[in-house]
Amino acid sequence: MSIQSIRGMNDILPTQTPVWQSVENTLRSVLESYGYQEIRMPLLEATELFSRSIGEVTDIVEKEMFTFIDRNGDSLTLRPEGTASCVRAGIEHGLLYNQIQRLWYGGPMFRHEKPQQGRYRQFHQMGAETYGLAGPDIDVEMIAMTARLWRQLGLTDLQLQINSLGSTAARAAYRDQLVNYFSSHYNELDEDSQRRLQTNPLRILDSKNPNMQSLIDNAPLLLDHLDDESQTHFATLKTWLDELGIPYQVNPRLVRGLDYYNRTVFEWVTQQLGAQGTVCAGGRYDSLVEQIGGRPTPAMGFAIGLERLVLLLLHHQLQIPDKTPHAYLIMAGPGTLQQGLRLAESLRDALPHLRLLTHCGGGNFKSQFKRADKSGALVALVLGEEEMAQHQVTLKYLRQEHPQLRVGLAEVVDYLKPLLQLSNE
RNA sequence: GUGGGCGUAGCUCAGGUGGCUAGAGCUCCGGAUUGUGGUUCCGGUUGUCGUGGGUUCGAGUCCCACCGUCCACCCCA
Repeated sequence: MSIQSIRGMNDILPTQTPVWQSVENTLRSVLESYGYQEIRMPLLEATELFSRSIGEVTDIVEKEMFTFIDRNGDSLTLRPEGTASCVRAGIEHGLLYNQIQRLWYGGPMFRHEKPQQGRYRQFHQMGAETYGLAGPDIDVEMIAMTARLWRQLGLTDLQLQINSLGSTAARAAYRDQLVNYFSSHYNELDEDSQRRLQTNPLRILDSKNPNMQSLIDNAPLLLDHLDDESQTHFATLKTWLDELGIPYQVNPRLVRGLDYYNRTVFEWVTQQLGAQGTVCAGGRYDSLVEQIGGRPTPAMGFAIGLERLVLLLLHHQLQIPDKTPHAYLIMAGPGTLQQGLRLAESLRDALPHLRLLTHCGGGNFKSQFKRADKSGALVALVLGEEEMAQHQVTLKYLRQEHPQLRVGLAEVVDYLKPLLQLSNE
């Protein structure tokens, strides 16, 4: 067996890259249309950054990070998510103090999980983070922005779920109540939930075990224990979502896995990706900046799982941009190669958007035409000895009923121009 | 980390209960057609049968272990 890629780390092959490029371009243009600026962070950070921000006892930190000791003896970790790095960079470069920032980033993230549909060890996210804004207005903006993303991409079957976790203090108080409640029913908890009681009690509410449902239904509700300010914040958010005509579902069981969230949390989910239905998720994290060593700064953000988005788009067989070549240059006979390469370069000068493949590797006309056809090109440009003697090129249309014709070298451009408009960019 | 399905040619897959040099379609290459692809016809190339061990006169087939992959649990984007 020859060397293979690392488990859960996939190559994205040429047949797939057009979808990825299309998704990335769409996301970028929407983010820019809301005035968000790109920030790029390293893939590698001090391990402590993640253990302090994501939470010591979360699964991510406890067993899913790619962590190693470098040559200096420092513990480094491949980023399992983007928010912590973004906050670190913001603090480090003075981007956050007394300022308002709207940022976005993209790139690979790493988690040592067992791969399955929509979940990989190296996966890609695009995310946005905002700083210095505490009100529900920015929450609405970010949710509306994600709604626009799906519209741009042509996705119609994503559902928005929202919830409020309340203030950090209210959340902690609720957590205590929940622990008390479930502890008094300890024997009715399944094995997973008994463990969650120690690690993340809010997660018990999310259990998929049907035997747990009645117990969960009777548990105290997070929304009943919100502090007044969070309640108002959440109510306003809902009103404004209504006004923008963005449908949502309040899901009182929605808790995000990472410790730093408070108040607004949201998820966009689909039924079409099997078990990994969350395509986009985020929320407020008003205390994280301070926790990592900055001045108290309200913050809100979300991340999108690109693999899941791409899977969804493939599911829907949405139109993706065509990258097949417009023309394929066939050259045969003494001296035609030099002449042909010159012609190809001049055509690329004249038509910057032209996708022109020049034949390499020799061969007779027949084999060259075969390659031309296989490339998907719309026309074959033929430069043989006869053409060369008359300073001409033969144009043969490979995809449409159209007789082939001979044109002068200088006129080729005029015949190629219409082809550029014909193919969808 | 736990559980289940699956590993045969570049791709998609056949190969009852063990039995000769392991097959098909597609792809690829060449020819029919020495300056014309895509259709048709003819011919050709392609394999440590995931890896290692075991049972057997004999293993692609049975047993064990490992690896990979897919799906689910857990968790999460």
